[in-house]
Amino acid sequence: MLTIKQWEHCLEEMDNMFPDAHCELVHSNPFELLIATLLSAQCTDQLVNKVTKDLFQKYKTPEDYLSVPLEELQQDIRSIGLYRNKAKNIQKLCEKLITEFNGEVPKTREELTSLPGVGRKTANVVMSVAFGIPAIAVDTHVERVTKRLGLCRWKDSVLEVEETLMKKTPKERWSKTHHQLIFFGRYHCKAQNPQCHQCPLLDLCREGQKRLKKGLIKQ
DNA sequence: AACTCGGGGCA
DNA sequence: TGCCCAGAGTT
Repeated sequence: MLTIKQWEHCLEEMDNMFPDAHCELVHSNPFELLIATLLSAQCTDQLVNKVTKDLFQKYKTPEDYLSVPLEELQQDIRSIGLYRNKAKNIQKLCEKLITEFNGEVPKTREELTSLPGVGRKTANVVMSVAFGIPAIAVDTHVERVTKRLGLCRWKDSVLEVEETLMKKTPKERWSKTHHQLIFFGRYHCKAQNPQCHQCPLLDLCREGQKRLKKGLIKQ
């Protein structure tokens, strides 16, 4: 298992590789961040950005999303996978925002996850990015990277990964850490064809060393 | 813990 | 063509 010192070294190296990773997810308000994060389930960020560009021109408030028929909203996000459920969830979510939260995006995890389509990952992203509340969102990238490096065990649950990250990472870096791991996982420590050659973390990476012994890492 | 939703991107 | 992708809800 990685020591805290080694883990801090990992974060520094990732920061060097993707210095502006944390600037990527900037949204003008919590509501847009919530919608964008909800749309991002099981599809790439580039695709979401393509859709939200027009979407946020047309829909500004929860009321706007409820002012059109479900079919119209579904068509507006049709190029994203799972669009039927996502559109349905967005309208149900907007209705709940209006009736129970005065049209505002709530700030606690319990309230956020009570919204349709919002799970722990989405809630953590909104809390940390929109409101500056320390939280670490664990998605497939974060899970894969932390397990490959050896910070977490392969059998760990998503919640256990999150707990380990919170324990080993300085609190003031929590929200930044999420985006560092996302970028590192998305562009370098990829699910397929990880760039283990030319990886600054190869020496201390559990999976990397295993691959090295097996001769799987090409020059 | 496994299954399902799903169009677009990429090999 | 076939496979995978910034997850969440249901069983």
